[in-house]
This record gives sequence, structure tokens and C-alpha cells, in this order.
Amino acid sequence: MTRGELARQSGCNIETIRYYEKIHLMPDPPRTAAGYRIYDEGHRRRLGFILRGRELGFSIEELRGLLSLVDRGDYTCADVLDLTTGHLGKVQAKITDLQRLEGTLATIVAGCDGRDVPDCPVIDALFQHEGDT
Amino acid sequence: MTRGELARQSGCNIETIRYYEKIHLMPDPPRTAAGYRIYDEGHRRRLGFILRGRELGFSIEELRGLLSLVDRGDYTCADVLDLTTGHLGKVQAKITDLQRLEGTLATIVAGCDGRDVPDCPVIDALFQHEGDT
DNA sequence: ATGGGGCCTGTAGTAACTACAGACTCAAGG
DNA sequence: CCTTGAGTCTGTAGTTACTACAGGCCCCAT
Repeated sequence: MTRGELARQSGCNIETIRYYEKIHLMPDPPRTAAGYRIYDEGHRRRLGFILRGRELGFSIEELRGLLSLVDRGDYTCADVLDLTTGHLGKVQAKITDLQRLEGTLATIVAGCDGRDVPDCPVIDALFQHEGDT
Repeated sequence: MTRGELARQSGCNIETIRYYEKIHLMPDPPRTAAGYRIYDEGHRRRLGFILRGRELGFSIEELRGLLSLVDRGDYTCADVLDLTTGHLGKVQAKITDLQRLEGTLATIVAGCDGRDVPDCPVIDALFQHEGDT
């Protein structure tokens, strides 16, 4: 399989594959005499793992941790659960942050009637500090 | 006011101020004979606006838009509301995304008993495609 | 005059890609 | 056999919003 084929099959940008090799998240594949990369089913599977992990919001470093467990082959549920619940916690924290943000923004927007008049309370709110939103 | 004083008063990293000047979000301040930047109340106010905007999740480019309205001086509520509701929409979209993510992750984690045994369903889930979480 | 802070500049690093330019290779058609 | 167009190769630069130096000035107090 060439790089282009792997990209098409996995739905990954072709340059991203090269990037994952550069940072050693994917192994250097064997080459043809002319220097073309050749991939097999194992590469496809690993790339699928990475892409799925990225979809789930894992960082590259988190995936590196997960993959090193897989590579060693002797991982346990406990190891994996650790990394995964840690990530879930971060996602939940981000949701909470954004919800607080949403509330603040909604309050600010609600103060604005949106008519075609000069001087807007949204601008005033931005000139205010954290205090009275 | 020196750069250090402005940083302390605004709670901003001192290097960030220089960065905002470089990207022309803050104006180049006047200098002493020795080349030291001198800031006044106007600078403090503008920096406050920017920092508050960043806290509210506006991007630099969104703030540039907002500030250009303020700078022109003839902005209307309608202009401002446009930019702000656009931003609010993005925040809400991001929350929705993350909540879907959280659900998927929680389902995956629930499939794992976390005991000290090899072979984990979380890993299996990561090797699976989007389909069956 | 000397010491320790503060300030100056330019540059590089962060996360995770993405997008070229310029050169090379491969397969198909004439 | 030659050409042509698509695919691949490499290295490098750009994206976002900062942050962190290094090496050199400057200012004030002792």
C-alpha cells in the first residue's frame, strides 16, 4: 500500500501520515528501491488507532502513552483506565469552563438590543473587569 | 508607567504586552530617550479590554474586529452583536462537541473493570471505528 | 563605582498539523 | 521508445497565542 492509498483508506490527510512518522508515533515503513513508502495491514491498524484516539480528544502524548502500553503488549486494564479517566476528566473540566463562559457571554449579549444605534453595552462590558457581567 | 508596571497592574505576562504590540493589537507606545516604553491610562484600558475579551474566549482576530469598531468610534449595537453572537455560537458548538465526546468516552470507560488484568476493552474500542462505541 | 534589578532586542519553542516548491518516479497511451 | 500526467519524495514555512530565553543596556541606591 502506498502512502496515498493508506491516506484514502483511513481518511487521513496524506501529510499527517508523514508527520506521525516524523514524531515516531508511526514506525518508519519499508521502502521500494525508488524510496516509496510501503504500508501493510499493521500500519493501517495502528493509524486507525491513532485517528480514533484523536477523534476522542486524546493528545499525541496521551496516545504515545497508550501505544507504548500496547507495544509492550503486557498492559492491564488498570493502566489503560488510568490514562483514559484522566483524559475524561480533562474533557469534563473543559466543558465546565465553556459552560461558565457561555453563561457570561449570554448575559452580556442579553444586555444588547442589537438595534442600529451607537454605543453598545457589550463594549462596555468588555471594558469592565470580571466583576459585574 | 513602564512595561513591568503595566503587566503587574493588568495581571498580564510582560512578554504578552510586547507580543500584542508586535501584532498591532496594542499601539507602539512612546519611548524614553533610552528606549524604554511608556504607557498611560489609555494603554491600560485597551489592554484590559483585550485581556477580558480573551477570558471570554474571543480570538485575537475577533478582538481585532471589535477593537477596530471601537477605534473608528462609530460602531453600533448591531455591529457588535453580530460579532458577539457569532462567537457565542462557536462556544456553544464546542460545548456540544465536547459533550458528545464525553458520552462516548464514558461509555468506553464503563466497559472496563479497571482490574489488574491484561487485555482491556478500552484498547479494543480504540481499534474499532466510530461505529460501535 | 558597583551591584542588582529592570528593560531592550531577536529568536526559538509550544501542539498538531497543513501546504507548499522543486525534484523524482511510475504507468499508460501514441 | 517517448511523453505526459499523476503520484511520491524531501525540506521548509505557516497556522494560534503566546512564553521563555540569551546577551546586552540602563537606572538607582549604596
